[in-house]
Amino acid sequence: MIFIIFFAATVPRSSSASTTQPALSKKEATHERILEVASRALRRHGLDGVGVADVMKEAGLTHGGFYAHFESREALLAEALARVRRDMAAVIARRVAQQRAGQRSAFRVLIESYLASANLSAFETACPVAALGSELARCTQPGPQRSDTLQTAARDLATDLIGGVRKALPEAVPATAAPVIASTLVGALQLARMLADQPKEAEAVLASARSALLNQYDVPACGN
Amino acid sequence: MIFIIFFAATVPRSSSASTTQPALSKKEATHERILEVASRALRRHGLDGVGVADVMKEAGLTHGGFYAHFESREALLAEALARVRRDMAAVIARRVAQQRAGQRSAFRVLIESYLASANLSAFETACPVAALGSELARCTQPGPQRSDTLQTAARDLATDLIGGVRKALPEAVPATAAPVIASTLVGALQLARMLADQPKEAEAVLASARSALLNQYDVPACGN
DNA sequence: TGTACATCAGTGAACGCGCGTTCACTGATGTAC
DNA sequence: TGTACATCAGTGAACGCGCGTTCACTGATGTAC
Repeated sequence: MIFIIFFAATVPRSSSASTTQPALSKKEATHERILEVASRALRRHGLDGVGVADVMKEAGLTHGGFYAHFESREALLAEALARVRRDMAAVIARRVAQQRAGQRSAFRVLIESYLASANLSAFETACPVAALGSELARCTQPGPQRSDTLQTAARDLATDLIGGVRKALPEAVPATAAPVIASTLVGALQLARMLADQPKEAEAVLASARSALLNQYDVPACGN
Repeated sequence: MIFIIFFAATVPRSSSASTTQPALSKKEATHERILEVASRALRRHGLDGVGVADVMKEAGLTHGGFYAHFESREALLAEALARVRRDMAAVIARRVAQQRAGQRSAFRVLIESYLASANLSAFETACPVAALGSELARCTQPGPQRSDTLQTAARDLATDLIGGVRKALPEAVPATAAPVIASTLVGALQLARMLADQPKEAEAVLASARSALLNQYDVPACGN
């Protein structure tokens, strides 16, 4: 918080000007780089798999400087999850908007991209709820892994995913269908990944989910 | 393996005879107790949350004796996952069989028990795929967390869950629907748990999944 | 413009702690004769 | 039946290592005058 206020005042001097975003100070740029690395590590290696030293190394720094950017490892997780959330919302929104380019409905675009075969191994770029679901569910429970910041992150991710699905629903589908559709997406990606050593079975899970969701919700009614 | 062969020869002497199972030697009984504790810890705390010392302590032992029972921590995880798998298969089979007692279909019994509200916090006794899905998915991927034994456990759990659902399907439903139904179950329980601090929302996820699955698959066809 | 000083961003050594693993040892149980 | 010995199941201290965290220090950048 202190950093943000501080740099908000001093930022204008530095200007890479290659984007339309406000220019970042050197420290802010480093902060972003650490977060970027952490948000990828999070999805690839899980909550417990994000190590301070590893993240700093991959960001081209030494571990000692970490605490000038984050109060603790858990603070990093919280910020990284917030970033992951933002990214997920942006991806969903983009896909929903994509419908205009083709003849496919927003719903179909969302389902087909979420359950694309390429996502079987794309932990870093595919849905964070699928990548972290069971861990995020656990940290809402009382116990040693309990954490307010993580619980909030978990709730926000779930809410956003369901909300994103809701916005992509065809008009004829009631909004109450959003949670079950989101559930199917998350579960299908996880089950398919668990079957990674049997590509045919993994593909069958994705295909089963794709066709069931599209048949039931993307065509007028009662069709086959 | 050595232990099993050895005790298979020496078992007969000890006999608690309170069950119909073959009597266990003292060491076998201890081994079982450790596994029982570990299989619960696994679902409650995750793959990374199972500590040798904690498990032994909860089993009433000191940590030093652990390696007389298991070759390593990972061997414990593998055995505990095998036990979890057996338990899950037994629970599903029991619920499918339960249909005879009431007027509810096997399918309805399975769906309603899997998505029961009580399971929101029942990590230890509810579905292990929901409890561990994202972690098990990860350990099938190349990288530091990769492990043959864990990958096998993941694949077997996914296969068993899908197979269990398949056996509970009403006759009119094609077997290809099993994967998508299993996906919905797993995803719904996880999403609902992520919303633990908003009980109404959590309940809405479960309800959405329950009614969608039952409406679509448990009534003859095209009903509402 | 130039000099002296302050602050910044990051370095790298070190600390403490937890955890998986090892091992010498102990009391209890079983076996040989 | 009784004694001596072997083996078993479990104990508890200790080791090594990784990881989160701290901190004194450094070169670079910015500021005051």
